[in-house]
Amino acid sequence: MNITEKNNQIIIDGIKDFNVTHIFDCGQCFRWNKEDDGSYTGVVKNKVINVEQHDSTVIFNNITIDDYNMVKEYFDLDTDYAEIKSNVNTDEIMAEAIKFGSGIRILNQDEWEIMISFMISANNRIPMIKKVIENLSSCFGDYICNYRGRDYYSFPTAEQLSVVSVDKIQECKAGFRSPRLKAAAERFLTEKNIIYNIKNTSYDEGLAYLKTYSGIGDKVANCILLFSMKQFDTFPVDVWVRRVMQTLYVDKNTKDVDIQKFAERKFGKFSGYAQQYLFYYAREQGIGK
DNA sequence: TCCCAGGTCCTGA
DNA sequence: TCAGGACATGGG
Repeated sequence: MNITEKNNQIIIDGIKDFNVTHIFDCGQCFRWNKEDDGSYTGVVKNKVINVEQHDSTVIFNNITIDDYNMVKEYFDLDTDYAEIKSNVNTDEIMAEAIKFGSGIRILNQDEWEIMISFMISANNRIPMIKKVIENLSSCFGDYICNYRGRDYYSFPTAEQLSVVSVDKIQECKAGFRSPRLKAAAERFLTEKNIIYNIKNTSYDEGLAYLKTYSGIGDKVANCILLFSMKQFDTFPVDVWVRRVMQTLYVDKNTKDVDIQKFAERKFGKFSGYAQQYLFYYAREQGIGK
């Protein structure tokens, strides 16, 4: 991997196991959008970043080399995905799923943003989840800049979200989840140290704590653990994963908890990665639909 | 019109 | 413990 800097961009040559479409369309993040030229633009913390890829060359636009550590952490560049794939590749189905989403990486996203984002995901569709998050950001977050003709805003902080009314949150189309979001914001203010420390605690402890929030059940808690707290031994089961598992691995009426147990026994500490390959494969191929 | 979406919560048995 | 319904919103 060779890293160079030009005017307001970081260029990485010889990158492996990295595909912008796989990364941004596999359902783990909601703030990245495809541009007409095939690149993706998104917001990370208070930066607007554009990512374009030409084979094994990836260009991060609108940031400088000072942000390289942030990019490296966010895009999980220090992790060896070849090793992950060889561990997850346990049968023909997984081989196919890995081939299909070969460039997936699990991003290291912010705990607070992921908590709120996946609370919004409950009984919702991905385009709608993205819309609600953009509404919340433009209404309550900070203006960052205009990039390629579009205005960008940071994800609202817990402070910002805690002081607005439930009605205002509902105006962002969060629906019945609105009071839960406000309550979570208020609670987060006094418990943020606990939340940011979950990545250092056990899976069981983190899961139990997260589920004490109204609006966070098993599925959402596991997504928060996987996508922002480095707990990779979890296998969140949603409608898509349920379908693909019931179609390809287990009996048709297997319950979600049992699907999760089955997968976590099968994939061990790589369960989260396996789940992402399967989710992307199932959703793009419409398996079980 | 009805059904459903990266579910969770509440209720009644 | 556990099935069943409610819940905002919008697209198909």
